Amino acid sequence: MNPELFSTKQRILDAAEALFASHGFAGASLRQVTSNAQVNLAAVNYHFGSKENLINEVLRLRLDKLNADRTQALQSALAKSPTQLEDVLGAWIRPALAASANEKGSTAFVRILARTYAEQNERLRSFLHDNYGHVLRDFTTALGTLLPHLDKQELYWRMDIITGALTFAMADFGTIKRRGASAEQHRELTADHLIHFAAAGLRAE
Amino acid sequence: MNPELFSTKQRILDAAEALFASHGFAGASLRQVTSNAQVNLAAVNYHFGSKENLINEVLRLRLDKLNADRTQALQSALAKSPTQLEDVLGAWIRPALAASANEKGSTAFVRILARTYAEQNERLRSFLHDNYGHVLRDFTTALGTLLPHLDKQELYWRMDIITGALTFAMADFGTIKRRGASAEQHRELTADHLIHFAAAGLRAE
DNA sequence: GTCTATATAAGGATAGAC
DNA sequence: GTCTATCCTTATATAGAC
Repeated sequence: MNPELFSTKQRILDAAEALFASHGFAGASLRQVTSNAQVNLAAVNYHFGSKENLINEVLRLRLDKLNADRTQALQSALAKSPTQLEDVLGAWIRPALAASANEKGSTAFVRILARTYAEQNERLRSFLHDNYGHVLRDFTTALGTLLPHLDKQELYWRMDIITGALTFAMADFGTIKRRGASAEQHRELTADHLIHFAAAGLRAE
Repeated sequence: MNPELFSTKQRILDAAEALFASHGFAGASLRQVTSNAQVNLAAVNYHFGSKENLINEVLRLRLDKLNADRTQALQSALAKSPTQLEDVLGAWIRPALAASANEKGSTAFVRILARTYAEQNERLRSFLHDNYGHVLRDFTTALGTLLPHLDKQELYWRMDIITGALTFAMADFGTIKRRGASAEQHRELTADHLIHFAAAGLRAE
C-alpha cells in the first residue's frame, strides 16, 4: 500500500497502460511491459497474478477516478440554480476529456477505454457496466428534469449518441487537426464543441 | 476471380472477419480462422501471403462497398430539389449502419472498423484515410451549401462529432436494449435518432 | 490448390536461488 | 521482492509431398 510513485508495481501499471493503449490487450506482451517498466518479467505475476488481472487493475484505477470526478461535477451543476443543461453536459463530458490527459500527458487510458468497447469482451463489458451504470442513471435523471419533453427511453437514446461522440473524441480519433493549439487548448475546444452540439441535439423535439 | 461463395478464399475472409471482430486482430489467430473456415492452416499464407495482408483484405472489401454506397446516396440526395439536410445526413449514416448487417446479419465489419480506430496502427489509419478522405470532403462540401452560417473548420468539427456517434452506434456499443425490435427495425430506429440528433446539432448557431 | 509436417519465434506462467 | 532459467503452449510462416 506504499504509494511511492516509482515502485515496481506502479512502474508496471504505467508501462502496461501505455502499451495496452497503443497495441491493445492482446497485442501488448508482458515482456514488452516489463521491459518498458524496467522490471523483471516475473514481477508481473508476483504483483498481479496474471495478465488479465493486470488489465483489470489498469482499468479500475482510471474508472474509479472518472466516476468520482463525474459524480462530483454533477453535484456542482445541480447545486447551481437554475441548473443549466450545458452544465450537466459539461459534468459528463469534461471529466472524461480531462482523463485523456493523465500525469504524463498521454491519452493512454482513453484509448484503452475505447478499445475496451471494441473488444466486446463480456468480462470487460460487465466490468464497465458495473462501474458506469449508476452514474449514467444519475445523469439521465438530471437531464430528465431539464428536458421534460423527452421520455426516459428517448433520453437514453440521446445519451448513447453523446457518449459515442465523446468516446471518439476522448481517444482523439477524429480528423480535426490541432494546428497551433496546445493539448489543453484542444481539449477545451473539443469540450466546447461537444457540449454545444449535444445541447442542441438534446433540445430538439 | 471466381466469385463462388464457398471457395477457400471466401471462407477464410468470412471467418477472419467474424473472428477479428470478436477478438481483435492480435487476439484472433490464424489457427482459429482456418479452423472456423474449415480450411487448412497453410491456405492463409497461400491465398493472402501473411496475416497482415489478410487483415487489409478484410477491411478493403468492406470499405470499398461502404464508400460506393455513401457516394451514390449523396448523389441521390443532391439530385433532389431542394436538397434536405436530413437527406445528406442519411446518405452518410444509413449506408454505414447498413454495413453492420452483412449477409450473415452479423455486425462483424463495423466492430472491426471501430477497432481499427482504436488500434492506432498507422498503417491502418492511413489506409482508412486514403479510403475515406475524399468522401468526407464531398459530404462536408454538400453540408456547407446547406449550412452557410458554418465555416469549413466548424463543419469538420461537427462531422467529427457525428462520425464518432455513428461509429459507436455501428458497433452497437451503446446501452440501449433492442427490446422486441428486430435487428432491422433497431437499425432504422438508430438511423432516425442519429439523423434527428445530428441535424439539430448541425443547425445550431 | 490443398495437405502434412515442421522450422522458428514469441507468448504466459512458474520454480527455485538469492 | 527480485532475479535467472526454463517449461509449456501457441503463434506465424514455410517446405515439400500429393
